[in-house]
Amino acid sequence: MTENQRSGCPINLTLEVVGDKWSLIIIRDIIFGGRRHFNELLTGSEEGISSNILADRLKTLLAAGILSKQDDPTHKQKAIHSLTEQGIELLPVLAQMSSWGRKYLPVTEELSIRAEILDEGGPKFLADFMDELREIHLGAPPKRRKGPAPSARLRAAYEAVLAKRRKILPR
Amino acid sequence: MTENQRSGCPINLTLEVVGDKWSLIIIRDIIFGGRRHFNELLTGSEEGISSNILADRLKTLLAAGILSKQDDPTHKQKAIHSLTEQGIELLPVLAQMSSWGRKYLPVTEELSIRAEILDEGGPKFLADFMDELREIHLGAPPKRRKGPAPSARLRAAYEAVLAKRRKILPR
DNA sequence: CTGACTACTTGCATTATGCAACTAGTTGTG
DNA sequence: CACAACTAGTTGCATAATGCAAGTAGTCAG
Repeated sequence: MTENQRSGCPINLTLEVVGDKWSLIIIRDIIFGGRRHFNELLTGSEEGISSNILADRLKTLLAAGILSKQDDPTHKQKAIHSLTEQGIELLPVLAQMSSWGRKYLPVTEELSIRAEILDEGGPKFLADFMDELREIHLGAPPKRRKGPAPSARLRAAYEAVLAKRRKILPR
Repeated sequence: MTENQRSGCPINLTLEVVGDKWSLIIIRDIIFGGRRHFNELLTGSEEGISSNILADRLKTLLAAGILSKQDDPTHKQKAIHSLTEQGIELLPVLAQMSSWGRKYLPVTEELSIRAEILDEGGPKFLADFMDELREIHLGAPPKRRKGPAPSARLRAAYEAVLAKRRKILPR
């Protein structure tokens, strides 16, 4: 474990922490998928991370202060992974990547609906979503909200696309 | 060259294109460092990319439509690398990473001054900078601007930090 | 008490990255 | 014209990262 840092540039340092193919996928699944346990992260997403990589990345993200880990009181072997404030503030990065990917890459409809909601909601929606994440992950006091929570809005939009799809392509 | 795509999620697809330790460093150097030639990209930055990786990434970014390449009329062996609109629109992603890195990672002052300007300038500065990049890389007609160009403002701020540093630590 | 589930680890194959040296052609200098 | 320096790479080889399948020790529900 040698201490080799390439430079003190903020973009470079950020890339050294999350600049790989999996770290931000994990953060994405925690933020948008509500996953908190190892197994949920392992089996929940389409990309299919392998268990050794997941274990390694969780360790790295923990060490970097992006995640925290606590025992699940309901099960002695389960651990609950939470975002720290630092982790929650990766949401704008994800949102920008999401927006760019949606615009320029061959995304599928059901998976890009979240990108659409994020785009349309703008900074206000992003801020509301981060507040909700602070409630969920940091135990912050709930804020007054008009209408459904941001996560619920994302989920509802996703379900709507799936429902539409089932009508068009039944079974 | 097998066609293996992990998923149609915009975040995932974006990571498949620029989710490595070098691609965004190259884009950063083109955007903020004004580098256009192979050698400038090779030797210009602190991180020290090696020539085979640089060649490979330029090829990938070209294929992805993020960069374009044209002959340099002044030198038969030089090629000029330009950003496409798609590449220019990676600026908001870089800006978010920059902002996050500046807030949470051990950045150096002279390299984080750009992050500070970007943060303070907000979306307006970003939009202006993207317009300037369109002029430089796409030959877009110049827009009316009050005050110095965004790139000039960034450069000036960087020089100012360097000058201050030289006073404190002479020689 | 058994079978499924928990969060991992281990071993091995494949792929990506990093380093140094090399190359074919080009250009500026004397 | 001769030559050194510069152009954008390539090549070969070592090391590091990733991916896959299988295994593990402890836990829990029926």
